[in-house]
Amino acid sequence: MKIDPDSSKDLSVQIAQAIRDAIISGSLRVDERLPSETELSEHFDVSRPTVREALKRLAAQSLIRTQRGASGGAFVNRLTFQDAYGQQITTSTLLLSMNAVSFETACEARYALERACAPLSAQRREADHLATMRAEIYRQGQPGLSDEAFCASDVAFHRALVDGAGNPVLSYQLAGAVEAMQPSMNMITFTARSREAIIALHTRIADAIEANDAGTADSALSELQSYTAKLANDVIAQREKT
Amino acid sequence: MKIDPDSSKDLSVQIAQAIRDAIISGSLRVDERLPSETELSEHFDVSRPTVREALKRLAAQSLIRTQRGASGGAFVNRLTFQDAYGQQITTSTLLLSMNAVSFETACEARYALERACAPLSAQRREADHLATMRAEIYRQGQPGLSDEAFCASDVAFHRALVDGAGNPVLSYQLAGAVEAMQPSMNMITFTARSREAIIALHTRIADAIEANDAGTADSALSELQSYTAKLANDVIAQREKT
DNA sequence: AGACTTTTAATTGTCTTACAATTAAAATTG
DNA sequence: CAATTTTAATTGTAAGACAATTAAAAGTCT
Repeated sequence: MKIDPDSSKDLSVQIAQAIRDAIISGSLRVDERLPSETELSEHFDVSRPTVREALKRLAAQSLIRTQRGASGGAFVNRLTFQDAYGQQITTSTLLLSMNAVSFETACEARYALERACAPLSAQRREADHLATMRAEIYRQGQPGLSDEAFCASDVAFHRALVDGAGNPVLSYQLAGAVEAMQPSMNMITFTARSREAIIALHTRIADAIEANDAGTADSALSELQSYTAKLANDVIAQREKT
Repeated sequence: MKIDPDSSKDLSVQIAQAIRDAIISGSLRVDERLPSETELSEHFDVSRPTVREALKRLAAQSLIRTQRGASGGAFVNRLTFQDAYGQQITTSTLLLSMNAVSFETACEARYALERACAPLSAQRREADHLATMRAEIYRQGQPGLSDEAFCASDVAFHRALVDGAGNPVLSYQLAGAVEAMQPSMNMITFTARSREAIIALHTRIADAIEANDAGTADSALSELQSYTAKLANDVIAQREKT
């Protein structure tokens, strides 16, 4: 584990990269303890604060965790799906908000991915996935529900649909696409009538998933995509008018 | 922008979170300069090294960039698709390698997502996407190509397919799924015969995309998925025998 | 001997101070 | 006015100290 003495990059970047490489290549294994900060600073011939900056970079990516105390130190972290979800969502959300991605583009991506899950979900969904979907549909029909709460429930519904595919890698990939849409979705005002339409489509999707009917689920998702895009367009048109 | 004085978390974590929140909420805009490290340390009432650790955490997520010199400082970074790709790939690769995700699961996820792109790609692909696909197919047929190079070309082919959909959000989401498979794919030894079969399928896909024929592209991808899974299974079976 | 308490040592977290490197802007000079 | 030099602001790095935490070791009491 060495660093390039001729590099123009900051030392803490180089050290972080060296350790990251060691983790990715497997020469540092999960739960293995890294040398102490003092040892690392001697090894790389830098000061302890510099080593610490490097370690913080790695901690920010959930690559290591640190523990204080006698037998403490920095340990290689097992990246959990949960951690990865979180990072995906943060990154996706920022990416969309900072790059002026149109609602249509984000929406298309999201539904394309969801439709990829639907056939698998129709085949493998378990009772609890269906139960969650039904519960969220019920919640969406409650009067007095705020637009934010309606959106949140929408996300939960779609997550259950995706999780029904029983493929954690798919769930992880989709988490970003679905959750990152939420800020854009929150612009939309959901009238009673549009909620009704969405709930009807959700019900059709849930029914299809329950009946192992991939085709119907797909077409319902397709309609939902068009309808959502239309709602967003109306909001945009309304804004431009005023 | 404040931090909780009663929190049990490390100060640098709290400060990073406070700044992150300010960026996500939009109260710090892209390219806006943060206060200097000295000012931040006074504002949060902590030392400069602690502030620096917080800033390094944010830099690791590409949320800020720093510049030395008179009018330097830390600036809110515009998260580019390029940056996001990189993070996605690192995270996905580690996730798969650290969680003993089966080849089958990862493969299923990858092809499910790719098949979601295929119809869009068949509709919108441009000349350069087709050119890249054809070029990679040609490369894959070259004798003396190493297995790693064959895999890399395979990735490039599939990226061109995905990019053909003309949706950067989809491309970003798929980057992780496709590239993270590479380490697993590298286990596979591609014989002359298996390469031939893969190239034939790639050609069928490219032809279908060129002909705007989503259906054929989908079925070819489906076959490719089965074939890839079969190759992997053979490798695993072979290993268990010895 | 065994259970409980205290001490110790290792380690990370934080602070302080200082200096080096870099860079844009201001001041100086020809 | 252009080129050069100086200056000041800012991040990067270093060194050393102390606080907080924690597991293990040592000690103590029953």
